[in-house]
Amino acid sequence: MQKEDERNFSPTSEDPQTAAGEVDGVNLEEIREFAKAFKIRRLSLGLTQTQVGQALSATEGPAYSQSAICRHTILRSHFFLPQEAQENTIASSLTAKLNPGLLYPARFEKLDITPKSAQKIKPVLERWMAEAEARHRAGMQNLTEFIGSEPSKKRKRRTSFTPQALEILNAHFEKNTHPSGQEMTEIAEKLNYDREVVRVWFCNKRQALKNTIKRLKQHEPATAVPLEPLTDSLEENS
Amino acid sequence: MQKEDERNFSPTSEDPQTAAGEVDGVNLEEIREFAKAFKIRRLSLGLTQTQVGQALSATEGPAYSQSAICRHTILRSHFFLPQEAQENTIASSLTAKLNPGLLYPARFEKLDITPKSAQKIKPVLERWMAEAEARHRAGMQNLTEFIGSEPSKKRKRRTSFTPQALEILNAHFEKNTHPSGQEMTEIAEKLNYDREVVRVWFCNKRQALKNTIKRLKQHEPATAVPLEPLTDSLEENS
DNA sequence: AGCATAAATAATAA
DNA sequence: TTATTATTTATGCT
Repeated sequence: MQKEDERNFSPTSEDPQTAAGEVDGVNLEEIREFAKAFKIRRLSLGLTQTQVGQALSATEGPAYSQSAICRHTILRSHFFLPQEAQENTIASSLTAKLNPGLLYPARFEKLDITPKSAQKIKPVLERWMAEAEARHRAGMQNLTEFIGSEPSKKRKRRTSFTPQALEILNAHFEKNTHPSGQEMTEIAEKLNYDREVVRVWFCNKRQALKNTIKRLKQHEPATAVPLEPLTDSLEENS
Repeated sequence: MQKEDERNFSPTSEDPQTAAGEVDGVNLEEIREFAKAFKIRRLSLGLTQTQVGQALSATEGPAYSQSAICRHTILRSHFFLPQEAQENTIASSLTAKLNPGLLYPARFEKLDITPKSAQKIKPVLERWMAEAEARHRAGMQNLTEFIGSEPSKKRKRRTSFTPQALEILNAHFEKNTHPSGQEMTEIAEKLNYDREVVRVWFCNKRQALKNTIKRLKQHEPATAVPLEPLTDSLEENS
């Protein structure tokens, strides 16, 4: 459509909006735009990557796993403008340092998926999404049927731990922030909670601790000594 | 299985698309639509509820926390059609059972926010979002500035090894699948990668080799002898 | 109304 | 393939 204007493409074209480039005859900007739009459309239907992946595997054959979707979507799933996007590309910073002037081509090739491959999968995703949207418009039943698994899984009710349970959990956490599966099972049994609930509790607890530490460090960077050991126990994962 | 008397509800409400209803002079359907659109617009800008909440608190005063956004957005954040939506409303199923014919009014009142309150906050959100979108169009800088906090905290990137690095790594691996910590440090330095990254690479490499061996053994279980030594060296992990 | 935090999702490492 | 971590969303409570 605008092939003839390509002569305008010069290394001085700093405008991020148009600094697209091509690789293997694939318009990277186009792919990027598509990925962005795809994500919005997916979210609008209230679907997860996993759901789309499963549904695609069913209708289009395997090779459309969550990872694959992610890898496509990530081409620019974060909706940043090109300038931002460049800094968040998957490509190794090493390569970027070696080829500071070849941002797009070099970085795209460093993605697990090549632009060529992306180009190939694009119509499949497009077709599928269009179909899904049509189903959605026709009624939720249709979409549900199309997807296979129900897209509206009810969220688990928020568990509320008793003070006693929390006391015990905290005691365990202080001794060990990373209890083994075995330990967690035991704790769960002792407290009569779901093992999964216990596991998540530890995840969130570690997260909370990490945040606390981070905050403390920011406020008094010079006197952070006392917390170091705990920090370490969170980092070292084995 | 509707055995209850539905006289409280409009008898002509066959079409779910228009079965909105009003409460306190507030058009619930309209609120719902707005919430849905708001979420899409928010996502399109790549903003989180938290970010919007913080930004709103700054420009409009407090009381626009993430929780509040959530509670507004959730009015129907999942974009289901009314029929579905009814079944997914936040209201307790208990209430639903008690008043099967009063779906909208009862359920909405069960939300922490009242329709009236929603109506009140709506223009504020609308105004803010319009402004945010305008900023976004004017360039990321503007939006970032408007939001205050940076919407894009960089995430650690997945390391991708260069072919050259891989060649060297593989060479080392062939000589020794279990390099000492010292050796790994040296390799990491030589290649200019994080030591940890190198360590993990060896872990995954051993794993891959193990799988390969396992597969080979399955195919020719009788002649697997030559590989035993390697397997052993993979096992002993200290 | 809003905090604290449980649950869910996406990304990454093991 | 499985675990963990990083982020986001949603909810119980008062």
